Amino acid sequence: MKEHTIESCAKANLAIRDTLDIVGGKWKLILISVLRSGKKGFNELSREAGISPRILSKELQELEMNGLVSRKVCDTKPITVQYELTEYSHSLNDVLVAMEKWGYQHRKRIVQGIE
Amino acid sequence: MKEHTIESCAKANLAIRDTLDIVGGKWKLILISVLRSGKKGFNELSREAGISPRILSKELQELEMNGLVSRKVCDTKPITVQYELTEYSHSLNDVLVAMEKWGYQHRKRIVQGIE
DNA sequence: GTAAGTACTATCCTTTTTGTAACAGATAGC
DNA sequence: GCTATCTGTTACAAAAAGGATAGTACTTAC
Repeated sequence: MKEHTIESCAKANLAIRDTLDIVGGKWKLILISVLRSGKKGFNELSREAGISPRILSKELQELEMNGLVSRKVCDTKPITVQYELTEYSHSLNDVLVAMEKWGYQHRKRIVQGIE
Repeated sequence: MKEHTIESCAKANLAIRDTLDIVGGKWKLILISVLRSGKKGFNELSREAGISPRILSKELQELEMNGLVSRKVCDTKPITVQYELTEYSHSLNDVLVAMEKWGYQHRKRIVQGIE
């Protein structure tokens, strides 16, 4: 498990690239993170994530294509749409938790370094 | 721990953003992943990661500024430079491992889905 | 002096991403 | 009819990122 053969490294690098292909970019992980607190409407997501509708629409389509987010149209007064994390998206939990922890620790480190 | 208050969610989202600020983008995590197999020279990194020298130079500077990579000039025949992960960069291990696992599983899932 | 290797930097250009603003279709309230 | 809300889309523009190609500087080898 601790061996660093050429093959195992190439495999690891490929896996990282694969992951970045799906959830890389500026918004994907942020959207998923925001959606972890529950289903959200389009404008709601736009506000909470601070993302313009144009980009949001594109990002949500890509997330949906990759099976990470589901889109449900609700038959309400003004028609509304609910975006929600899929079961499969939970497989990203480790990634998200690790990034949350790191970001939190890193910020602490930076702040302490300044003071 | 399982509460989803407004504050805890905002905190989590901020942490994700912080992490992305440091290791987001197309190359940072790939470079770190490549460097996990040991120190590398500039051209070596360029070849292994498939990144052009111009971008590589910029990315390495940013990684160095954030304390994730160290740069050592070696007094060899033709002068060489060794790039190496810092101690602090190991704090990203959980993130990298989680992403490696996910990328690997996701690829398996996709391949199976096609066959 | 010529070629080759290392580590970049500079220049130019293309692609991708992101943002802004406006607009469309549907429905409800006034 | 006018306005407002919700969900997007479209058109246009700006910015960021990325790639290709050379070129610089230094050193060793021939």
